[in-house]
Parts: sequence; structure tokens; C-alpha cells
Amino acid sequence: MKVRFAPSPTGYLHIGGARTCLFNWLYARANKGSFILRIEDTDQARSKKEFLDEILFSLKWLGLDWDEVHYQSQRFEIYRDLAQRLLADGKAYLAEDGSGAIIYKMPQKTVSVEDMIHGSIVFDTALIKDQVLIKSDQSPTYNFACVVDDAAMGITHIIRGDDHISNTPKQLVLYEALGYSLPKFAHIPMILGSGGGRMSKRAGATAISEYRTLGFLPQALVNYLMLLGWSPGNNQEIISLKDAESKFDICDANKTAATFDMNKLLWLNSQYIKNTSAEDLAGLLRPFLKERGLEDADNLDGKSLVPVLQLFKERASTLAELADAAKPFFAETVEFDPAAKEKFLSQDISGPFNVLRERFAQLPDFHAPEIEAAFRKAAEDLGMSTKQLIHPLRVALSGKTVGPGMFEMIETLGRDRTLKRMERVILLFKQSV
RNA sequence: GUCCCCAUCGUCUAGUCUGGCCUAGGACACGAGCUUUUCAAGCUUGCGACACCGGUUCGAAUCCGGUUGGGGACGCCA
Repeated sequence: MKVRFAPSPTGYLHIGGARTCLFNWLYARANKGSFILRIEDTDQARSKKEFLDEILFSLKWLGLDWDEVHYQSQRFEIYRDLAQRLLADGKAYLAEDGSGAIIYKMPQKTVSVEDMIHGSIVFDTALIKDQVLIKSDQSPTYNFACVVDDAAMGITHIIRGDDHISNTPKQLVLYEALGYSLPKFAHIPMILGSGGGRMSKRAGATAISEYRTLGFLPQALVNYLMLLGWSPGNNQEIISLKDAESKFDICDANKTAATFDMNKLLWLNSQYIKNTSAEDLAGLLRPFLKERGLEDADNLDGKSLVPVLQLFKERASTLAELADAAKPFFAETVEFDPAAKEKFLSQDISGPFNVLRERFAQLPDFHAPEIEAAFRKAAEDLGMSTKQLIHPLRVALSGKTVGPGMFEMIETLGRDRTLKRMERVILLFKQSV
């Protein structure tokens, strides 16, 4: 058994295409068949190398590998010869305008397809007009090249989007005209944007590569895509590509169009981040830190990155978020969130900070439990509640009002940076007086 | 306009093929509570759906017909 994914390099790989590819891939792997990639680059004007590169890159990133790859632009001879044959057989004719186009004469009949997902679908070809096979520029049309290639490449199952149902009768008659045996068809539902119609930019129809930039893990994205129109059963939500290989069957795919939901994708991504080791996360995070202006991100070793990620990975839903949270730990100076500064650092806190700074400086052992003990003792001695002191301290150290446990954070920050950042705030008040 | 596809919580879905186990299960989101120095996470919990109308049947989310609603296709784009 053999399936294919046939993207056209006239645009980036998007959610819908990736899902179609995923279902083909899974079906092939589940049935020990082969999966081929066919680049439908017949439109010379609109096909772009940059799109092709993005598609190939994104597919690899998602973990969807292929057994063969073919380019339709290299097969024009084949299409022309076959069109000539139909011409000779009297099944097609030359365009009357003298443009050189070859047009298939649509027979008037009833054709039907036994779709693996929809069951029997019947069409009346009398309602379909004659179809161009070869355009005047001698390039083949989609429906023609598609049939020729699917037959030539031995495709046994065609899994594609619902939107191709109406192309099916056009292709069915071509299979017959060319004397090819029919493959099986499975039309999977489309993915709708949150507005209800086709996915648009606003509705999350960004390129797959964009999701990478946004800080999604490929495993999470693939997992989400699987859940759109298919379910592994047993109320399972988290499922790997490997696990799905043994459970997937295209016959179990849904008929209903699914609406893309960023919230669930975000949730899945957070689950995957939580379940990824801080060591692995460190490698993934470097480009994100660099992008955030951390020049020497590449030189950050795991030893300094790992404890910080340990602190934040439970609470981030994207790598971008994780990088935002981790950055203050490596930046030279803390960037204060204006609202946070206003709320907790507008009143002179330098007195208590001086005391606290001194206690921290003298701690023999700079670990969370000791830090916490020293902190609580200092607060008590100062006659302040822990809350009164902890919030300004958090802002002084991280610039933010939210974050992980204070004392673990201080330990991870280390004594040097902790003291330096406290001194900076103390100085802030000295200067303003 | 013509043809085609689809119809379970706001969203993704289980259940539909093989009617009874469904006063319809799970997840996301949302609300409440617990926990907590904060925000998350986690745990507990609440809200919430078989589009409608007819039929078949002892019995229908499940089968049939219609209505309505949504989506798609009607290119010398793919």
C-alpha cells in the first residue's frame, strides 16, 4: 500500500496541509506501506523555491519523513504523451482557439466513488464541463497530472481534504479513459478557522514554520493535528507519533470539519514542555534567548541554563514564554515591568533591603532553605510581614510580579546577582533623594 | 445559482456502522474551592450538547425522510 502527500510550492505549509500529510503518513506507517512526497510545481509562475524549502523543512521538523520525492515539473513529457494518446483515441480535442490546449471531452454519465470515510458519493458528469488537460503553455492541469501520477506511482490510497470531493468525478473519468485501475479514496474534513470559514491569518492559518518561531514543540503540534478529526479512543489526549502508528486507521477519521483552537494547542504545548527535560529544553531555548537580545546565548552552558528552566518549565506554554521568563537570569540588568515597579518599588524600601542584603551576604550556605530562614528572620526583626518584603524583592530581582517560588529563584539566581540587583534598587532610592 | 459534503457541550471529541449498557463520557476554555509569598501548575468541583420536524420501533444521539444551519466545489490555480 502506498500513499502520497502532494503539496504545491505556491505557498507555505499550513495547518490543513500538515494534517493531510500527517494522516497519510500515519496510514502508511500503520500499514507498513510507503509514503511519498510529490511536489506539484506545474504552475511555473507561482511556484517558488522559498515555499518549497519551507514545506520540506516544516515536514522534517514535524517528524514526517518520506520514502520518495517526485517533482511534477520534471514529468511534463509524460503528461503530454498521455494527452496525445487521449487525443488520438478521440477522447480529447484541441482547443478551437488555436492556443494548443488539449481538452478532455467529458462523457455524460453517472459516476460514483466508495469513499472510505463518507461511503458512496454519486456524481452526474453531465453537470461538469469539458476539462483542460494540457494548457496552452503545454503544462498539465492539476486534475490530469494528479491522475497520471497517482497511477504511475502506484498510489493505492488517496487521502486528501474534503475540498477535493468535487474534483473526484473529474478524475474518475480520466482513470477510466486512460485505462487505469482505481485507487481507494478517503476525504478527510477540512480545518476551519475560528470564524467558521476557511482558515485565515487571523484564524491561525500561519505557516507551520511560524508555529516553530512562536515556540511550539513539533510533537505538540503533531499531537494537536492528530486530534483534529481523529481520536485514539479511551479518552486519550496526549499521544505521540509512535503511539499513533499502532492505533491509526483512516476509516476512523471524522466526517465533520474541525475548528482550529489555539487554546488547546497551547495547553498541549505546555504539557509537552512540562514533560521535556530541562537539558533538552536548554538546547531548544538558545535561539529564543538569542532572539531576545541575549548575544551570548550560544555560549550559555547547560549548567547555568538547566536550573533556571527547571524553575520555569512547569509554568510556560511556549518556548517563547520560557525564554521571556528565563532571560532575566542571564541579562546584565533587570528590566523592570513598569506596572510592577510602580506598585512595589515606588516607596523607599532601601532600609529593609540593606538589612536583608547584609543577611544574605553573610549566609554560609546559599540554598533555598537557608535563604528562606534568613529572609523570615529579617522580616520579623524588621517588623514587616513577609508579603511586604517579598513582593518588592521579587520585582527587584526579576522585574516582574509573578514567577516561581521566591527562595528557589534566589538560589538559582545565585548570591552575586541577588546582591547586585538588591544594591541597584537601594541605589535607586539614594539617587532620588 | 447548480452540484457535493457535514450536523453531540462555546471548541476538539467518545458513543452512531452492529438501536436498549447514554438521566450522553473525556479534554480545552470558563466559574468556584483547596494549595501558595505572587502567577502558574496540580487536585476537587461546577457550568455545559444529541439543530429542528416527521417517520420506523416496545425502545433512537444512534436507522429513514424532510427542514434549517454550516462548509466546500464549480479556473488554461492546485
